[in-house]
Amino acid sequence: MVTLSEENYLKAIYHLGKQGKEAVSTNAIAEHIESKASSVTDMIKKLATKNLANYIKYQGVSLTEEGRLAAALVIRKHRLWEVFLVNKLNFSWDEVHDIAEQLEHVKSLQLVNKLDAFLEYPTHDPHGDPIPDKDGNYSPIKSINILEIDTGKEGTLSFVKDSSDVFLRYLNKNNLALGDTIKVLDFEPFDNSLTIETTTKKMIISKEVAQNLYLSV
Amino acid sequence: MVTLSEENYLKAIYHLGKQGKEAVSTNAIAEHIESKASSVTDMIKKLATKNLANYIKYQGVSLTEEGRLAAALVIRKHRLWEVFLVNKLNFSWDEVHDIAEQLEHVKSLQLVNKLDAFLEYPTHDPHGDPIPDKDGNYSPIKSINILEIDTGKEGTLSFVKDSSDVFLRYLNKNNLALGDTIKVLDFEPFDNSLTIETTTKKMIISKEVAQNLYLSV
DNA sequence: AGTAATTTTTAGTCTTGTCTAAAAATATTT
DNA sequence: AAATATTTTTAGACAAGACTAAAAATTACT
Ligand SMILES: [Mn+2]
Ligand SMILES: [Mn+2]
Ligand SMILES: [Mn+2]
Ligand SMILES: [Mn+2]
Repeated sequence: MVTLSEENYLKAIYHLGKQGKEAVSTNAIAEHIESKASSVTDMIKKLATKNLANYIKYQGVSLTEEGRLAAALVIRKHRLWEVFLVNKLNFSWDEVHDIAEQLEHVKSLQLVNKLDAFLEYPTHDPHGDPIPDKDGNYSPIKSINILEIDTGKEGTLSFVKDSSDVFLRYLNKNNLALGDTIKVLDFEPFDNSLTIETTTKKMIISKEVAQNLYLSV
Repeated sequence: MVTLSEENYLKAIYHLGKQGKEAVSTNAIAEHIESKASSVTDMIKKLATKNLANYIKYQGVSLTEEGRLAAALVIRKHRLWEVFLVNKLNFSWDEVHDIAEQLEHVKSLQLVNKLDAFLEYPTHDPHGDPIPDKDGNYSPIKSINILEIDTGKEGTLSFVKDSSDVFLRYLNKNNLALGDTIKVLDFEPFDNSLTIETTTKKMIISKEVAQNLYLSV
């Protein structure tokens, strides 16, 4: 059995080291889950004895195949629940993360799969993050950062890297949502800001904002 | 903040003493939640200091108004999730309890209320149990046990007292479901069994079964 | 290479929730 | 009313998960 706390560590390792494949430092995990390095050491030892993680003292952790699958399942649940909350319960995309953090720990494979079917097998969550399938796989994101797009070209907003409520609310306020068509009008070298145009308006976005917007072209 | 464990104790006290209004014994709680009396004593002390329970040593526990409301909220969540699982995800009524035991602890008032709306404000869960409203109230059950019904009279199956999977599967096997019209044909004094008739068949049910079937007439 | 800074681990403590065994209180019999 | 049985509480221990402070290992710098 994988406990709630273990699941959170698995997720952290998964996210920090490319799907848990590369070694992650104790400190990085501690920072990510807002705990202390000593707590992390304790837990990764536990994950290692449970064969969920590969751990060599002082050399970081990565996930075993079993650990990777367990982590992907938690992420799958998290993202499916986010879809449910937004599409079925009419939550806004900036309100769902904390609730999904709780729902992702509910244990029932039948539940996940029935939820998946009920939602008609979504491939992405409300923030554009891909939803792993039952085997933990998903097709790599093909969207590119808006700063890589040539002036004059356009694309569809399909993924936001930062899905904190602060950033999402910035997007809400400025009427930017997933699925919007965005054209890059101008790049300003002085501060790396961009002038963009949507179907309804023209606006300037800062470098910080631009770094978090990904379009599919 | 009310922890998961506290919530389970609140529910137990609520269920064992008429909505937590009358005092419940330590042993009764221990048996109900499958733990030990000493653990119960510890927890009810904690509930008392948190003003959720009224506790006098050696004299059992009841719930304060605050405790009663907290318990009702957990039960509300449990039953709403059961409705969701059966009505939306197509689970069978004998499969939902354990999953609802997990979902009932998810903390978000917004979630409960949006779920309630999504389900179109159901008044009863898949086993006929009433769903408390936001204030913890529900109209008393007006259904009566099938053994109280006069021979020749009929009613609609609207509540099953035992909602263990074993019993529910017995009902499944015999094609008895909530909403079915059932007529009482005969009462057998020797073993208290009943001969009943549904729209599709005639059958004999034991006293044990009869005690758990409630009809509205 | 040798010292300093940083990271990681260990050692020991704490909280929550649980348990067993023993003591205390209450309830039931005789 | 005393003796016995049952229930409840207390005392002490344990596991999980987290923390602080100190020690050990690694990395960075001169
Ligand atoms: Mn999220
Ligand atoms: Mn997301
Ligand atoms: Mn139930
Ligand atoms: Mn129920």
